Parts: sequence; structure tokens; C-alpha cells
Amino acid sequence: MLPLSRFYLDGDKIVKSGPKVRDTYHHGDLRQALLAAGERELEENGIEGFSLRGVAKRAGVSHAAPLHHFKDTRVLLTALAAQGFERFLAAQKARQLKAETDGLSQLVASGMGYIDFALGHPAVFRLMFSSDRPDHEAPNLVAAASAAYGQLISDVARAHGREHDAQNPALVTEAMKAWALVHGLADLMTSGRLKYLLGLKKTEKERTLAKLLRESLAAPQRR
Amino acid sequence: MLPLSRFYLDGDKIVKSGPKVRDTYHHGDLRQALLAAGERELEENGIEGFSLRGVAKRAGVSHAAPLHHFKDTRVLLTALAAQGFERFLAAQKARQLKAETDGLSQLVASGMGYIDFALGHPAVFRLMFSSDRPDHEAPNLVAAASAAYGQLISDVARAHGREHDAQNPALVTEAMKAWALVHGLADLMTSGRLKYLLGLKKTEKERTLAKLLRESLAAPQRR
DNA sequence: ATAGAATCTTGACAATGGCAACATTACACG
DNA sequence: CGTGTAATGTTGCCATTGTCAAGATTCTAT
Repeated sequence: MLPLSRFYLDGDKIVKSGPKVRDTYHHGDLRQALLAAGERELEENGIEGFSLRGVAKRAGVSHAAPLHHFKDTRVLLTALAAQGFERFLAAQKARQLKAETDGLSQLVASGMGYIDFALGHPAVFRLMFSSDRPDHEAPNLVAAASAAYGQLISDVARAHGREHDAQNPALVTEAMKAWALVHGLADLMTSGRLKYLLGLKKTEKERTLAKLLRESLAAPQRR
Repeated sequence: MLPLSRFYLDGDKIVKSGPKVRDTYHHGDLRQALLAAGERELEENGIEGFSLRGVAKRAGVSHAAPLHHFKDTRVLLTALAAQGFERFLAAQKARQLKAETDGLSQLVASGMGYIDFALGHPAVFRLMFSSDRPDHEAPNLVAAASAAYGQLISDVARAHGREHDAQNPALVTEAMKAWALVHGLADLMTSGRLKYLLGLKKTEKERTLAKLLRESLAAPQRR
């Protein structure tokens, strides 16, 4: 008898299983469950402490079960990173919905969403931007990351009153500046630097960041 | 007989040792050798692929020898990160020596050095800024990182013609902006983003980056 | 010269990723 | 409806890794 029922034998002792035992041999939607469990594993243990067996345990399946859905740990982490990029983009759009509709305000809002996500999901953020464990060439990850990049170019173009054109060097340069500034803020904050900013209370932090972004991301006046 | 001499017994066969066999039981300066081996291990395998046994092998000692010099892997990685911060600061100063002496040029030079280091030692850079494996509270690491931070504040103060005062919020804000921009550029480049920049040939990249930094880091004209 | 400390090796153990063999269930097709 | 084949899970196994403990070798202070 497998430990699927509520009680099973351990040697000669009857042992009660944990609360998460399922009644069926098949899980139902293990793939989704693994992604969810993987997220928690990431948040609680960080990338370095991430273990496939730990994820399996969280999902309530045996240690090798995940391999039927993700070829190896790398593939699971790649999927988690791709999912991360989707939520990341969603966080930016959520901010934009609540902001003024002019180009600069929209760009600033996007930046705030970027930072929201980084602070809210620091481990996933690192997985997306600062880890070699995912396969950054994998089509699913490339697609998700590209969508976010496209949104950036589009926002910068709007803020500067130009056409969306990913080939235009001047525009790309402005996008680079904006991206680097926002990414730098997000990355430094998630790694506990920028103690000054992190020390502020929520509303103050919000105000300071918004002001900083608005000043820095504005198109240059003249020359 | 231990495999310290050129030949030793493996079962009943005489085996020739690899070229890196030492003649003495004691290594001499294993601590330094481990740091050097650790750097290579990092560059070649990345943080994720870093293994203590791999480092031991590179240094030509048994798998447990490192533990007499570094309590565990974390302590070794912490030392490598601290050493990284020293080289990081040195890279910035090296650029400053070759630059004009006005405040802005010095700040730009420092930023270029920051990026030099990140591109030259991407794995160490990640270890310093984007990894939980080192103990970022350890005194040696804190000291090395603080020295680099102090230099930043000092450079920003000079560029803005103010006193060096790590408590001054206006100054700290300017430092934050500068740091975030440069760090963002460095981090995004080391993770293979900013393809536009990475695609440029060396002198073009140099020129573009310097121009970008000079424009962005200049003190605001008036208001 | 020698005892104790420092350094290095060997051997062990637990945790992990991944493979292979097998058990159970789902499903397509007769 | 059956049935056999694919999909999904489990168990057992192996290699690698970090860490500890015990022993071997060398250094050093007295």
C-alpha cells in the first residue's frame, strides 16, 4: 500500500500521514501545483536554497514526480522565471491604470510597478535578472521577457513623443537610461542597499521614488 | 604513502600523479591559493556551479582541506566577495587616474570603472550584489563594501560641489540616482540585456557609455 | 628535543539531482 | 464496453556535494 491513504505502515508501526495526503494516485494538475510550490520554495529559501525535492514535498508528491512535467530543475526554474516576467509586466500595467495618462506619468508608473514587483518578489526578480539557473535562451522565457521589453520601448517612446521603433538608436538610448535607472533602484533595494530609501516609511518611500523617477525620466528640455 | 610524491599505488598498479602534485605535506599558503582557485571556479562555473570540492581540486589539496582556512563554503564566498569589493574599488580608481580632474569627469570615470569591473568579473560582481550565498553581515565584507560606498558619496559630493556628508538627504538622493544608473547599466549588461550596447565594438561602446554617463550624472543646471 | 598546535588526508553521512524500473490510472480505439 | 498504450507517480539507486570526525604529518614554542 502506498502512503496515499490517511494511515500507512512504517515498519510495524501505524503512522498517520500529514494533512496534505491526496486520495488519488494521480494529482490532477501537478504542473500548476509545482509552479505554485516552486514560487513558495523560491520566496522562502531563495534561489540558492531552491531544491527540486523541496518543491515535490510542498506539492505533496514523491521526489521524482516533477520530472514528468519538467525535464530537470533548470526547466522548472525557467518556467518560474517566465511566469515571473508575466506578473512583472502585470505589476507595471496595474500602476499605469491608476496613473495620469500623459506619457511621462505612464513611464513613471511603469517604473514604480517595476520596483513593486522587485520588492514583492525578490527571489523571482533575481531569478529573472541575476541567475544562470534558468535557461535564458528558452523560447518561453524569451517570449515573456521580450513582451516586457517591448512595453518599455513603447512607454519611453510615448514619454518622448516619438514613434515606437526598436531600431531607432536615439530612442533605444533613452530606453536604456530609463531601464538602467529603474532596474538599478530595484536591484539595489532588493539586495538591501539604499538603506536610506528602505528606511523610509511606505508613503514617504513612495513619494520620494516617484519624485526621483519623474525628474530623471523627463525628456531633456533643450541643449 | 600519500599521493604527494610523483608516483603512488592505486590497488596494485603504479600510477603517475597529475602535474600539480606538491612535494610537501603542507601547502605553504593554502589560504591565498584557495582564494585564487575560488576566483577561477567562480569565473568558469558561475555562482550556481561553484563547489568547494572543485576549489580544493584546483588548489591541488584534498576535499576537506579548505575547511581549515574557511569554516564552510559560505565563509569562502564571503571572503571572495570582500576581495571583489577591493578590486572593484581599484578598478574605479584606475579609471579616475586617467581622467580629467574636474568633479564630473571623476564621477564619470568612477562609473566607467564600475562597469569595467562588472564586465570583467561578472560572476564576482553577482556574488557581491545579487547572491545570498555570502554573508553580507560579515565584518570583512561590510568593511570592503562600505569603502566602496564611501568613495561613491565622495565622488558625487565633488561632482556637485558639496561637502562629503553621508547624512545629507539631498546628497544621498543624488548619490542614489548616480549609483542606480551605473549599477543598472552594469547589471543589465552582465546579464546579457542591453544587446544594443553589447553589440557595439569596444571604442564605440566606450564612447557611448561615457556620453550617456556624462549627460545623466551632471548636476541639474537650475530649476 | 619534544609536546602541543596547525595543517592536511581519509572516510563517513545526509541531502540533492537525476535515471531506471515498476505501479497505477487515463484515454483512445476496436 | 474491454483493452492496450500512453501518461502520471512511486521507489530504489547512483554520483556529487558539504560537512564532520578521526588520524597522519609537520611546524613551532619553550
